[in-house]
Amino acid sequence: MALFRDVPEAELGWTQEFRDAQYQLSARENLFQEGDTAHSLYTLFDGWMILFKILANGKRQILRFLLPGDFFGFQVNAIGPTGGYMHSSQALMKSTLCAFPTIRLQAMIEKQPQLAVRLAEMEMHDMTLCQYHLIGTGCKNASERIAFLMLELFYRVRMQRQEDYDEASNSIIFPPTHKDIGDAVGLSSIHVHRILKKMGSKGWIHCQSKRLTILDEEALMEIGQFDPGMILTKSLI
Amino acid sequence: MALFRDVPEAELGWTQEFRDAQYQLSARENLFQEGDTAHSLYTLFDGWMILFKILANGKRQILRFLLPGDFFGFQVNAIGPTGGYMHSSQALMKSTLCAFPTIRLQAMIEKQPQLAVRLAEMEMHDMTLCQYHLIGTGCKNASERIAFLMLELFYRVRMQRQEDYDEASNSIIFPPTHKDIGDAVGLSSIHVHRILKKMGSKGWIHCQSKRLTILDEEALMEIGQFDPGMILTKSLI
DNA sequence: CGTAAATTTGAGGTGCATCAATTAAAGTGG
DNA sequence: CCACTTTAATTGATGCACCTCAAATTTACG
Repeated sequence: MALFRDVPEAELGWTQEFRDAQYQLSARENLFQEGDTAHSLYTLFDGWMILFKILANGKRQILRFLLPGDFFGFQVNAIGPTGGYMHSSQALMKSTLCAFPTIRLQAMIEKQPQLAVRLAEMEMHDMTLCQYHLIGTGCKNASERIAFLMLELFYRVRMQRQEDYDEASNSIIFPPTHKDIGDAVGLSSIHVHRILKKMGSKGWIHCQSKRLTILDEEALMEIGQFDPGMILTKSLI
Repeated sequence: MALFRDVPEAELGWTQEFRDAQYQLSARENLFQEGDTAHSLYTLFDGWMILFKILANGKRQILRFLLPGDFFGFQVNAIGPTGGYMHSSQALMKSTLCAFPTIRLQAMIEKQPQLAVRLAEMEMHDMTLCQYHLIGTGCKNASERIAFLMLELFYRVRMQRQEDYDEASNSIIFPPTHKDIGDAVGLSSIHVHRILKKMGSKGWIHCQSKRLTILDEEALMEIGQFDPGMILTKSLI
């Protein structure tokens, strides 16, 4: 688990507990719902997930796509005014993840305070992505937002999950639907489809049957105003 | 400085240095620009500031409004792919702030690791706000976004800066222009004006000459889908 | 293999942007 | 404190990017 990268193995002492805390989710199954009390932190081992919030008007905002290796559910950020989670979580495909009780993390932080440094680093990485998404919905048009999102997810998969990346075709597994993409960047699924079609006809991408192929990375980076450097995790100390 | 809340006074040892590191900014003066190398962290003592990013197409996204007591410029989150700041900072009115060298913070974290806990807490608070803004630009219409922003800033001032809040009139100092509001919530200044006029005529708010009066908090909370609890800082341990 | 979900396409509508031009306010220097 | 200059607020007219509705087709999945 990325969070415990620098903690000595002996300090963890969870060899047995480890397997007990593994979960399996099928496609479109929810892990927790907005309002649920937060007892656990999670690391996604396998699959794709989303964190999202449903508004009173029925609209859904996807706050984060989770890829294998990603850490989430951290209490403070995740918890809203009511004391429960401020957002829901759902698997986009069959997924496996590992849970860790929040209360034990708190105890571990007191013993191993450098854990808090890792936590701050990870939180800042997420923050950077969140800001870039805000910039997208605030300032960019449909093509620009979609180009950015596709590249972001493409790079993240390629970086942290090489077995899901096919070098020959420059493609990755890509479970999000048009509706998912739209709810992430603030567009209707219909408009997402029209933009993807346009990008396909221009020979930039090929996005079909849960697979995304990047055909013209240059063009996409240009219009999406994307720089791979911005999704790299930076070190605090 | 909120960051050093729990650090023993003796550990800080900066009584003399303290005043040397104070800055004065006049209205619309920039503190740092996107791309500048990050040497310092800042706490805003007095005034209002914004953190923002200018895109290639000339549009500006305001990422954060800074009020007295707010901490910002923290390296990891602030730093983009190039190694410099990923955003610029500007004073909206005459402001005073205090700078603290990044390198010294890093040294202090190694000695006082609970500083990292505070850092993570503060980062998560900002993250929550950023997510709510993303939800706004992604899912809400003009009135809903503006109602939310006005309430957010109103509550933040009232909570952390009582001398800027006038209880008799239920109003606060409010330096942002229509353009600032628009660049924060993804609208043109012209449309912001039309919405504010509508809200004025409905007797919800009064927003003129750098002062914001909330006349119907209920109505604003309803349409903005705002809950005061969501801007409270939560504790990690 | 049957049913639900996602994609696809067209037509029509609208919320907000853009352009343009006037008035008011705020900042600046003498 | 006042003339001057700049910046912000204000208002109307026009346009378009994207949304919504609707219905057909394809794909996914138990």
